[in-house]
Amino acid sequence: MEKQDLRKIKTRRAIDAAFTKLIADKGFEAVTIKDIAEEALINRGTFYMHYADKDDLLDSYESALLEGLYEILSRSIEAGNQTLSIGMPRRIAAETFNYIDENADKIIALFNSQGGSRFEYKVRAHMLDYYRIHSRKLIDENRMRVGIDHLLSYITGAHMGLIRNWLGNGRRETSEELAEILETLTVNGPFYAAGLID
Amino acid sequence: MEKQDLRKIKTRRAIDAAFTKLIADKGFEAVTIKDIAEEALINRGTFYMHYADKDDLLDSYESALLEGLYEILSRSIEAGNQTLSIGMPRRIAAETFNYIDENADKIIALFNSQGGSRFEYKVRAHMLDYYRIHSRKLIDENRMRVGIDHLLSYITGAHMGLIRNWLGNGRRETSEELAEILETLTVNGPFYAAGLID
DNA sequence: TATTTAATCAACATCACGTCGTTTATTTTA
DNA sequence: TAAAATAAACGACGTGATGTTGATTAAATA
Repeated sequence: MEKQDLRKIKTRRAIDAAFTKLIADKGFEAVTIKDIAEEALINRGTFYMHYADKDDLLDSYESALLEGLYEILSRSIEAGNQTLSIGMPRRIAAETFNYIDENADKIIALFNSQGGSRFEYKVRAHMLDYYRIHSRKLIDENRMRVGIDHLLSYITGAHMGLIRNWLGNGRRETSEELAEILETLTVNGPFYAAGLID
Repeated sequence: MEKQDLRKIKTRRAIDAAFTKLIADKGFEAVTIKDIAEEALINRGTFYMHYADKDDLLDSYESALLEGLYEILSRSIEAGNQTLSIGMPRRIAAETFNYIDENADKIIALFNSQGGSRFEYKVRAHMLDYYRIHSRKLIDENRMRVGIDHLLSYITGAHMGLIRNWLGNGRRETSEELAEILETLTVNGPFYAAGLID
């Protein structure tokens, strides 16, 4: 890691803080560079010394968070043994939820940027990739009752929905509780979880 | 229905066509009023005689499509008997998918407006409302194994994911086939659908 | 302390926005 | 068919955000 000028670090932090606040207030689209500069107490021109534009700034946010997610997944996979133990997905889920919880302010800001968010899209794509790769090891294609794409898009969407709800409701459950809920829904299915079948 | 000036109809159609094309090309956010005017071969000022701004135009799109969805749901519910017949949700799903299929060009344009889309957000909210109301009739709260919010957000996200995937892959399955897939996944659960349990 | 380097400041051209008043063309109605 | 109504075109305007540039000031590093 290279040595960084203190001023650089300071303004970068100021920009980040301002951006997080503003994006939470009025959504990504509505935030202007001028807003950020004013909130961060820097000159507008200074912004352009650090980021090319608004999207570039958002990219840096997203990249950092996605990298964090990647790291958790690879760590979890290395730690667990490679065969499908019933507890493994649940442990991975719990660790992921922990990470989300720790970075909740930024993630919520990104999620809520004017309704649907492009960050959510990227996270979903990330999850989809991950599941696509690892499902090969676990699933026997001949035994599948629906196509792999249908399965993965269903699961991915479901998980995103659960997380979105969790974030939107103040994260009342612990990561472990949420992981258990997710397991019930995914392993036994929504109908079972609803008590409609036994 | 009031008599409409032909000129009014004509330019409205031109705006709509231009908008659909442009939104598919570069996404909602990137489209400017100037773009629309040029594509529609109208004066820029004329646009403002019909819509207040870009969002207003998008709203009109969304409203029309959402109204269509509402109609299907209410029609389906009236037609079927009120008790939970096992075939009813599947029939409703198939009819919904039919509607989506018929309006696919517009819906795809709205879904793909720069990654995550606000239209998707509205559709999800619409689904959530619907499920919340009708789940009360079907589900015995005492028998539930997860909270209602978790269940509904999971299901809603899952359905959206499946539909998104279907739209993104050229709608290879018929509405009936997709409804069957959805049923398998939701009633028996993703693990069963993946062949991991029997 | 001297030298780099970041940040400030002011100014600039560009572009999309939304609005307005006027003129032209088309549709409706009387 | 002529007159009245209305939609669209046209051109111009002020506004506000954008991204850039050059000169100056301030701070950090070696």
